[in-house]
Amino acid sequence: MAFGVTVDLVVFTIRDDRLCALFVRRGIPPHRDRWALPGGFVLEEEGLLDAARRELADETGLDDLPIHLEQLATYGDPGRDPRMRVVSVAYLAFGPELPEPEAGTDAAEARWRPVDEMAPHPDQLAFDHAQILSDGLERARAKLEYSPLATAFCAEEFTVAELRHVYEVVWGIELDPRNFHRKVTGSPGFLVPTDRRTTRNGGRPALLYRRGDATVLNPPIAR
Amino acid sequence: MAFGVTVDLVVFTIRDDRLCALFVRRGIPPHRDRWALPGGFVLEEEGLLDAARRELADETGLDDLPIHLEQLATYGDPGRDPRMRVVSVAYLAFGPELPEPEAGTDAAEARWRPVDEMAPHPDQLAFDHAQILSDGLERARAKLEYSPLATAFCAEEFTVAELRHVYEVVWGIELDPRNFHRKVTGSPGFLVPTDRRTTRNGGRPALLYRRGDATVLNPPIAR
DNA sequence: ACAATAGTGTCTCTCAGACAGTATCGT
DNA sequence: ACGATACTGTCTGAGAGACACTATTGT
Repeated sequence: MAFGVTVDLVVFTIRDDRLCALFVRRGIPPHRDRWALPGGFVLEEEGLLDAARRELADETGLDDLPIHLEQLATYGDPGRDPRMRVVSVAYLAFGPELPEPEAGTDAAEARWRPVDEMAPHPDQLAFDHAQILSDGLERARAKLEYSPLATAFCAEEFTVAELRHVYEVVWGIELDPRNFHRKVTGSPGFLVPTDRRTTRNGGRPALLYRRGDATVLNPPIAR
Repeated sequence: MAFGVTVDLVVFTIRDDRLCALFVRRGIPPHRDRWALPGGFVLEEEGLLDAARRELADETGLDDLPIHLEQLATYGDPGRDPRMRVVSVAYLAFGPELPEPEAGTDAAEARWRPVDEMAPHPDQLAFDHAQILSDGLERARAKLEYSPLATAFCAEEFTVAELRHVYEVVWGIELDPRNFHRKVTGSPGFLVPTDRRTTRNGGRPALLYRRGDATVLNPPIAR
């Protein structure tokens, strides 16, 4: 009845118009040289969320990232780790375009990889991490609809077009810019307009917004 | 780095027009004589879901219940159990009107209690079980909207009115019987009509339905 | 006959999607 | 001037809510 407890992280970001997740190449057995989700053991006096935060800071090399972290699910099949009985609490993280990660202590290599390159090849991933990735992806896609989660992929201040880009990349579809604009600006508490504009995407200057304090979108953003 | 791992269960059913959950009164310290969610330690070679099923069968005294079980969340704050470091994986269960439970092995008493009696008094519950109950309630209410979960509260065959009653009890509001009827019978894959009718609720005989194979309701049932 | 519940039809209002049209920048 | 993007207005069709109306039972 003594279990090891780990946290594993599905860290999503958007790079070059693609949804990417953070992976490490394992430097030690088991599954040596295969890709895995970043993670590690929970310490004796450490909460689960604290452990997730610590691992995230470790792997990205940055300390105070503007990152949304939430619990995804827990995986504990006997035999999922051949060394011992391990229960893994998976966390889901979202951030704006993040820097290339530093290689961690026991990882040979850490890199952003597009999820549409990894998800179709579950056998390239260590342990049950393909399942965790798949669950994380499904959760992320669903939460875009009814929560302001998409703003977690954006910088502090962002335009409506940048927000729309998040939806388009994560869902893999195109959205009508005009209807999208009406929908998100009309959703109470979703977006707070600033008094600044930007032309960084070309064309007419676009108003910059910040995330509002809404936790749920009503009505949802239809897919 | 050796953790105890338990499963805790939030088991919902509907009794006497009220949403009830299963509680046990603790017969041993800590939190002796307080109410707790049923649960127990995961065994050495046992999967998490298997452990939840086993505990559920234990506590209800029945073996092959028509019960929906899904993982809720995992709770692992240091100090949540004063005896040792314990990580608890909570599961959410739903069943039709279930029999009064047998007292389990190490529980002094097991009973159905209406959640609106328990939720407002978090201090009457052991450990962090008030939080778990609250999370389970929120999840259940949300899932009624967009999943066929409500059918898990009904018997194998049920009427539209019985299904509506589930929504009304869990959400604590009244719904228009006519619009509800149109909505659920028009939701593809939600309900499969049988060729039988019942008058058990009085009035004109109502057609009996079974759950369909839909896993998601589109459009959702509005609250 | 009457009460009670099941189920259908209809109206109205709102909202989502399609898309025309206008505004304001860089080049 | 022209291309590009931002934003607004308008039309239409689908669906939600309100509620009248009909159907079929038990008493």
